[in-house]
Amino acid sequence: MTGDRPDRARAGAKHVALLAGVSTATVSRALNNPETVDPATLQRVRDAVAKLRYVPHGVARSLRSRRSKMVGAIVPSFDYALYARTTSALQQRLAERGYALVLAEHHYDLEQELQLTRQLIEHGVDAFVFVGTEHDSRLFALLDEFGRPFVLTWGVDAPEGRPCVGFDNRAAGYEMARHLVKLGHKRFGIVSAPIDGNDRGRERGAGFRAALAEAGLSVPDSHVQYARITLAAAEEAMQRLLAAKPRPTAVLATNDVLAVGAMLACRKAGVRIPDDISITGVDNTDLGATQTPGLTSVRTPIVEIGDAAAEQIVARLEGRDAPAHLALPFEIVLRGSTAPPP
Amino acid sequence: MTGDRPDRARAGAKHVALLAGVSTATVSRALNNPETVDPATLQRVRDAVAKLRYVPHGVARSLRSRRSKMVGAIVPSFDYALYARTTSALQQRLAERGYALVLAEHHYDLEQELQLTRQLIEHGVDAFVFVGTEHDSRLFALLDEFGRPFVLTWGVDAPEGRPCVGFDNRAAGYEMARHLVKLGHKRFGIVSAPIDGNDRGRERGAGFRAALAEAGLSVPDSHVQYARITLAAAEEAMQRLLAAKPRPTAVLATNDVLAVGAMLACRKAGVRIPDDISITGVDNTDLGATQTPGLTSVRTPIVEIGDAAAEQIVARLEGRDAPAHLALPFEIVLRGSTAPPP
DNA sequence: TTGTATGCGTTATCAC
DNA sequence: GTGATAACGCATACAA
Repeated sequence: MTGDRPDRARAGAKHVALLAGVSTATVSRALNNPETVDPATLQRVRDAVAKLRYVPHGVARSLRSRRSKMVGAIVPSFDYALYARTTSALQQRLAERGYALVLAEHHYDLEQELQLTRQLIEHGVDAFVFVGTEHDSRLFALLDEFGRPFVLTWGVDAPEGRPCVGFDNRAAGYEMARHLVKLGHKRFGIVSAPIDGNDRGRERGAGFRAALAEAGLSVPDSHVQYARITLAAAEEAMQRLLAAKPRPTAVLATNDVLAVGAMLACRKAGVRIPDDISITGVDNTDLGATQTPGLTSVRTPIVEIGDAAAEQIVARLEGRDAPAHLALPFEIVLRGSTAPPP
Repeated sequence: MTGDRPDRARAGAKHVALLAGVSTATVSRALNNPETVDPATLQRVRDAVAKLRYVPHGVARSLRSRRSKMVGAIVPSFDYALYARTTSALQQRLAERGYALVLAEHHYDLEQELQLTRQLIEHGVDAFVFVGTEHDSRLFALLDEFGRPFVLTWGVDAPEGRPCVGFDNRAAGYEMARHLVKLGHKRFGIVSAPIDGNDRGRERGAGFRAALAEAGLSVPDSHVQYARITLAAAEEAMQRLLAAKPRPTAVLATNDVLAVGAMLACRKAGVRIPDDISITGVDNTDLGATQTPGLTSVRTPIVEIGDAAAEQIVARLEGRDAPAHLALPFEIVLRGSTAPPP
């Protein structure tokens, strides 16, 4: 009999239906709209499901219902733990709601980001979470063509009013500059992540300079050094700043990894922190907090971004309306790496 | 006409076939087995694909071909950057081969691990990568029932000869103990991650004790403190060790986060490292390496595990045979946190 | 080499 | 409240 289930073959709705004495349509309803089926029938179906250890074939469901309950997250990198923690929060919130997270990294290559997005669309993901507000215009065209909702994270005020969840990176840089100016610093340096394809770093640096400009100060180009987001690269960049003359008395790094790399360079060069030079980071990671001295940094809403992104994207997938723009708070965390200039 | 493509509807193989003047079967072949189709037809199909910006419907393909080209990775947590970096490597290697990575975290709850696995099977993933060699027996039953290949990572010698990629955690603990014994230490402490559901930490601790036993030494139960893998919890655990008498002169932490937490406790208590006490970690993270003094640790094959897991799982999915057991090397990295006892 | 026809397992649309 | 049936978009056996 075709309805028979040979051992070792996966049980299907058909087998459940047979065992419960109903049709596959009722099995489907029992699983997806339990309230529309008679309690007694419902129980029979559930018993059959349990007995056969039936697991619905999500792929077939996706084909028919045109939704896969998978969300794609495309992030720059996990080498720096930051995006990993946001993704972690995102994944947990999604799993709670029955969604799976499909993950990809583009390593700061926006062309690759486009390709990965295409690949995930092909795999059937329903919606996307990206990092940053700026992307290849073809990315948005692609998302539009395939009708995939998305959220941009780690920034606010995305171009064209696109949905986003994050905080004001510019304001973070601005506040940090205010702190250093108040301490009395006059000569500044910046260790920045590469800024193409990285609006976070760019905004942080821009806010920093804006605050200095308001105070009648500035950062000469020679005092802005770029480094990939690794300790080694940051260390080299800081060596260049230490060699500059006049040497800056305060250095803003656009994130904690760069800041700690800068601290390493100072240690090796015998430059004392904060006596000779102040250093600041952004993101308030354990890496920075546990240094000697502790790194003054900006506490960014790492986990909250993931939570909120999940909340928003699921709401939109399920037809509920949700605020499409969320600006979360940040705050400066003062530690021993900043002090008045020598 | 039904063959028509109304604007804004996704192009299907049908539309490509129409435009190229072939059947959908040929479109399928052109995409999946180009060598079996006439070069001229192939070109026409490719042109049509490009013109319509056709993206195959992976979900339909999965239903028909019974493989989704998705691999699930179920890891304990991303809070500690370690598994994030392995997962990163895994994802890159998978993406290169056209596979997508579906990610979930179980937060050291093996029951949850089972549920998540079931959820991902329902979503259609073809194969799995897990962390650790020990899991709920129902997990293996589930994988077997649904015929899903898997690889266990971060350990070797998995029970029942199950496929695994990792290194010998016990040997890592053993070598670290040898280092401390050679330095002349006699009184030891352990700050360990909770060991249920965590074979890595357990093996490391066991190897450590085994080496001590060979030297006629031991660790009293009072000198073994457990802590969740956070700086704060480790700090508290270390405070308990510092209060013990006689106080240990050397402490092994089963990973770098715990070790750094222990260092924080020492700093606050005014206990000097390494003069008063030696501390060691495992994993050789930046967090440990950048402390003052630097943390002596074990360089574990973080990235290599991800690379090899991808390699093995894809090979098996594609019917090639691959070595199912891989033991990667590790090495002790000496830094300033270890010295002879006072 | 190419086309025709069927079915993958589920959900949606109808009747009943 | 429930059942029969037709898709969903593609890959594949088989025929040509």
